[in-house]
Amino acid sequence: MNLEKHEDFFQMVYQVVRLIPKGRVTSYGAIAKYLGAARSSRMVGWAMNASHSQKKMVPAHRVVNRNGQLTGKHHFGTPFLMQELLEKEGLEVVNDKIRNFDRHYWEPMKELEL
DNA sequence: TGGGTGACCATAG
DNA sequence: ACTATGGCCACCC
Repeated sequence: MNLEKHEDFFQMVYQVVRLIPKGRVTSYGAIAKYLGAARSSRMVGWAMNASHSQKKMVPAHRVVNRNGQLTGKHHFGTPFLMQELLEKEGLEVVNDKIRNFDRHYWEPMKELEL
């Protein structure tokens, strides 16, 4: 295995996540697809797991699963921190799920126009 | 070497 | 709406 590659992959993920506008959200799979199908969405989740230790801030709360569900909430400091951050940006979260997910969905493939 | 797991996803029924 | 399954790939026993 190649640690340097892992680190590069992590940084690419963080770079994309930082481009997500305030009040918008995207999914693990969308990021994986944007970075190349070679890496699965599980790898994005793996990268996000380490995102908290980054010096540069990573808006991890703007990444949810494909259904708009806050599957990563337990990896934040407190159980409802992720939800609070999203609500602070004007999103509505009901039952760990973002309301009108498709209206706030931000797809890197499309928005970054590559 | 191999099984279990995971901040996932697409598809099928 | 739900479960089941297979694919994914790195990690940890």
